[in-house]
Amino acid sequence: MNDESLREAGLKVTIPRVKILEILTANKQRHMSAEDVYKTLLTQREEVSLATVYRVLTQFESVGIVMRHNFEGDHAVFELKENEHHDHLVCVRCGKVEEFVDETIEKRQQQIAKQANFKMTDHALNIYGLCGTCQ
Amino acid sequence: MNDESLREAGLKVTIPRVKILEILTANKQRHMSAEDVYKTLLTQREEVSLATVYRVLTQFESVGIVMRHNFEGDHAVFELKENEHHDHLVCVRCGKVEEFVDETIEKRQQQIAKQANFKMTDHALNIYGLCGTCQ
DNA sequence: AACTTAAATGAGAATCATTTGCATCTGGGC
DNA sequence: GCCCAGATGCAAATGATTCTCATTTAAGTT
Ligand SMILES: [Mn+2]
Ligand SMILES: [Mn+2]
Ligand SMILES: [Zn+2]
Ligand SMILES: [Zn+2]
Repeated sequence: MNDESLREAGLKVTIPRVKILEILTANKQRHMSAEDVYKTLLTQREEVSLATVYRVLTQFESVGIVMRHNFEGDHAVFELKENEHHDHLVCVRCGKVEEFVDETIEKRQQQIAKQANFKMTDHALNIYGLCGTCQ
Repeated sequence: MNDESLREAGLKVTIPRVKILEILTANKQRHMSAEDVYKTLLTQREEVSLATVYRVLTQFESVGIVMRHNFEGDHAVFELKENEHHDHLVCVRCGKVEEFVDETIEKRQQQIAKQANFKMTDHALNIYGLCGTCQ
């Protein structure tokens, strides 16, 4: 969540990385696309190129700082990984995303993976539907 | 699974649609990308453009003949929807996909959606990991 | 079987998100 | 301050998917 996490990950502490980390931290409740992060940088008069935003987010993902999601097929969204694991409810109309954790499901997944002889590294459960407002 | 399903869906019975339906039927066990379908058409000397493959697959999806998945962010894959609902185990190394259904999880999902006041229209549970061969 | 027309298709251009090549810049160790 | 691997900006390249538009075709109607 700060310069230290960058050093620990073996990444130089550069302006773009620090700024992007700040933005993600200030938006923990959201799921931001590269474009979202880029626009936020612009409003802060930060001179960071979109290409760098993509590069940094990808690096953050590979060192475990963020998690990438492909809720909709056309663009990825990211969120800080410090939050404990959780799954998502996605409104197919307004795009709203709610998070949840269900122990019963978590356990069953492990059993299913073991049964199929898969060594589970990750999983993603997305429930799509209409949120209260959109129904 | 045949011309009748096209008519029922209100779609004209055209060569491209029939051929694509045949290919999907002959590959029920797989999950095919638009490109996969297109290449298969080529090996059969069928003159169908890639644009049409995309159009047809999208139409098939909207009338419920196929289901679209976004396992990996960069391209979608499709499978006939006649098969009953199921979720997926995806090998992150070789791409192998296994299917499964778990009633416990299905039920919990409904409860979770109801609890969050979402009207669930669909859901996707993907368990990622290493398959037996790849471990 | 020929006539009619809305729907379907092919070919290629256009989009859009994401990636890359390359010249230039900079963080951090000495 | 010096050095250089790693980082960045910019623009061009990619790759999947969509769109435009001229041409063709399925299928209902004489
Ligand atoms: Mn989340
Ligand atoms: Mn499947
Ligand atoms: Zn909504
Ligand atoms: Zn495998």
